[in-house]
Amino acid sequence: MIPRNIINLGVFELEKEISQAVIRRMPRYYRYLGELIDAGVERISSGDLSSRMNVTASQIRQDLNNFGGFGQQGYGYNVKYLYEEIGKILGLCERHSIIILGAGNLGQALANYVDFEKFGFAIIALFDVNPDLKGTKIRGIKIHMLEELDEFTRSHKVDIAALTLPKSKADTVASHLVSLGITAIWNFAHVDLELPDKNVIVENVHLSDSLMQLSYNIVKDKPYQRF
Amino acid sequence: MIPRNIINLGVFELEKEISQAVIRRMPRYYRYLGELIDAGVERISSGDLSSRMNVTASQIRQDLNNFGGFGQQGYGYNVKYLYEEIGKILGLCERHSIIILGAGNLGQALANYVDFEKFGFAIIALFDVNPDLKGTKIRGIKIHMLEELDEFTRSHKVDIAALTLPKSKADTVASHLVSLGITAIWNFAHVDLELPDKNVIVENVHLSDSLMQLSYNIVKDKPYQRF
DNA sequence: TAGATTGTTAATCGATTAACAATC
DNA sequence: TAGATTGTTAATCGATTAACAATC
Repeated sequence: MIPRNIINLGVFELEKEISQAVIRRMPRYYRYLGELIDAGVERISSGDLSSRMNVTASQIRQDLNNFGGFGQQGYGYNVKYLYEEIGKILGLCERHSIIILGAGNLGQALANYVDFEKFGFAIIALFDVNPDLKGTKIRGIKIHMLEELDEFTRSHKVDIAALTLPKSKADTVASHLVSLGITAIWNFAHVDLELPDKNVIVENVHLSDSLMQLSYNIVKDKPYQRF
Repeated sequence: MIPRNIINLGVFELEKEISQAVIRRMPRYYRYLGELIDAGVERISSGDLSSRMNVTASQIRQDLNNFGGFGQQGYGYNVKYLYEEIGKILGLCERHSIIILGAGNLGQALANYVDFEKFGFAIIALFDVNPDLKGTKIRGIKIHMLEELDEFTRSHKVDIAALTLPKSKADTVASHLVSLGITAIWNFAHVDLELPDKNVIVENVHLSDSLMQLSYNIVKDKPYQRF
């Protein structure tokens, strides 16, 4: 039983903070390995994987070795084993319950997204202020009124709160969630949350930012009038 | 009239490829500057902005100076001017038309998202294979059948195609879009697209990857059974 | 054993931060 | 002018790539 970012160096255990650059790539490895399993591939070398994924073999080996030696010299990696180990590293073997704050289009879209369950994420409730939605269900998941939130968090274990509400309400709701003991927020609101507790984990999905990046890449070579 | 990633060095013009790390930060600057405008702030120094944004003042100045000198010694930056210049850099002054492929929950959520218009992005049509949706409108935007796509692209200028469809269909549709002359894809499908043309600009929004990153940060300090 | 491929160290490259002269 | 703050160069830090000994 060792924490997943502690590398055992014989007698010593050295805690290493793994860079977010590495973490960002792990789900992608996981995805490709899943596809290899579906394709019936049993083993793969870092070289093979690197040409499929357009990254260097060096990077793959370095990334994986942050967490341990999962391969075997002269053989490569067992696809299924590596897939499972990355799953464990990413916490996909544990069940994570999610509540969605804001049952608008995006909130409902997330609630309808079945694939999350495959990875251990279960959406257990939505919340909104719109009384028309009261009692409505999305794929069997109930939409509650926001005032029921406190009671709900007392009676249910909530691991993640997804924020799919207007940015004007995001900060207030987020702070309230933190006061209720929520420690992880998946933020779709178009703001950087300002939270009372620095230990809360926030993962942002800023769709407008993403679209602007796309836009930049479209226009970058076109001339523009600066002055 | 100079391309936005060309720095004028007196006699010479040196084309510089600006790193994606910088580009990723530009929309965030833009967002904060927008908030400053709303708050009535007229000028700001890199130092002030850095403490608000939790980045170093050095980084802000370096980032901006990739595109030009927008500030003034002893004064700082004019908020409104800088906001507008970053908008130009990101291509937000030009109109970008978007079509959405896949009118499921996520596609409809995007179509309903009004804020994109503020930045010059206009969603002009959705496409789906589900005949029940034929002729339906989302916020006045018509849902077409997929077989009308070719005709539509011939009669309309399409700058961006958003892919909000199952991953099984993503590659086929994407390749077809490229063959129709689409050069920019905003991909929400849970795959890395394999496109015939390497010049096509792809911006990925992999929600599962994002959720897995969040999950990693939740579980990273917990022990786990590796073997 | 010979060949293949890892795990890991060393070298390189790029991005971030610090420092400061230029200048408003 | 004095103070403030930029633009930019130099120093540092971290991430990526290359190389190769270890080993299956």
